[in-house]
Amino acid sequence: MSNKDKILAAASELLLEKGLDALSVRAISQRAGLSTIAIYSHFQGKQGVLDELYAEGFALVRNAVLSVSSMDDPVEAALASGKNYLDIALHNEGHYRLIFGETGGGYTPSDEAAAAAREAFEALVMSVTRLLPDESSRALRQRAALRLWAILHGYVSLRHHVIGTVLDYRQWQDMTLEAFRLAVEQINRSEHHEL
Amino acid sequence: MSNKDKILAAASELLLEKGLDALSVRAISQRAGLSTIAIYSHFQGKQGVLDELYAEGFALVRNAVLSVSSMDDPVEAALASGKNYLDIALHNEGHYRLIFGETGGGYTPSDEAAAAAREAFEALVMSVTRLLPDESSRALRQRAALRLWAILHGYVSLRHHVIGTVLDYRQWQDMTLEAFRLAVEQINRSEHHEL
DNA sequence: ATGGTAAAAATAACGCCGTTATGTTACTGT
DNA sequence: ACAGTAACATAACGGCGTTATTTTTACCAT
Repeated sequence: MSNKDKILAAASELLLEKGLDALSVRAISQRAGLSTIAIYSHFQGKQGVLDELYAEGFALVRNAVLSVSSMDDPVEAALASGKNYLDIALHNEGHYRLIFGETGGGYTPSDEAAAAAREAFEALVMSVTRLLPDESSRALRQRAALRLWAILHGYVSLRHHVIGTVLDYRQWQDMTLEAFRLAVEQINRSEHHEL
Repeated sequence: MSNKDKILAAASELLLEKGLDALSVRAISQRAGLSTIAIYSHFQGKQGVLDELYAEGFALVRNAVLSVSSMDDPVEAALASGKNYLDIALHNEGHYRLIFGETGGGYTPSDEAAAAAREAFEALVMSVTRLLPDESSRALRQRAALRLWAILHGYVSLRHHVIGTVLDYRQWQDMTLEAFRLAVEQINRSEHHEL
């Protein structure tokens, strides 16, 4: 295992165990058994490590969407990927906060990291295509994908917030998937409408 | 104008002009023409100042919802408050990122600040009540309020993200309000269903 | 095997950050 | 006039991301 991989592993573990705020250059390098300078030899500083974790996070999201591509019923497939999405947001809260964090300590993803985000979105657009008639324009599919993503992300984000603590997790999950289902069915029905 | 007010004004301006990352204790106190220690005399450090700005941000949201209470048609009132919400999120991006930021530099709101968040949510629950039949349970109203908030916040949050740059602002606003309208009408129609 | 060279490592420092210990000023009530 | 208190400044502490300098390591041609 190369030192570069050690650093990435240490960073990923820290993110999972102690959250985004614990991700300091010193903490990462200490856990990897190296000095801080290693992060500047193998990556472009902290930014470089965060870029890797960012891409890692969006790969999780992308897989959540793609893993249901074998299902026959488009609506059922969409619901299953919605459930996967919630599971990933729950079990990888650190990654999720990194990729959707509004302030992340001044972090803005690099071009490559942003490309990973767009790939995940593209996977969702492809998935949504199956809910719409074949002749649907790309703009229409994009809007449908954004709508579904906004619903899922909106619920996840509120859940991480003070307001989200009104309900326990199970109730929250049921409510989220129900709202998601309504939107999916609405999209699947609206063959001739704008969204 | 007291020194305490000077500090708050300086912090609010900095948040509006340069964003959350520029909100350092030194920057705030320098703009207020004071030394850093003033922030520890009048507030409980940076946390105290952020708590005030946090409450300020949720007061904006609360007013956005309440300002339409005089309208007659419940559906139209809901749509108007949705539009207000988007306007506020656009014009006060710093405040918005503070109150919904996932990582805010380790900031977690105090109990009083969290109370301001709950007040804003309560205003939304009251507003949603008008869309539902009188005998609706509190749980049902809460779920409807969360659903509408999740939609608005989901779109706003994606807009602040790399993914949101697919569309220009006007298109994005239209799309968001259209999705919001569909949800409002669905809630207004679903008099006997669970949400 | 040996010497030279380049990569990779550590040490120590710089300038930020939030915070605080210490000291100084200005005002209040007696 | 004097004590007490509140508000202020100066200077420092430890932690952060980063980098200049130095040392070690590894490899390759002779």
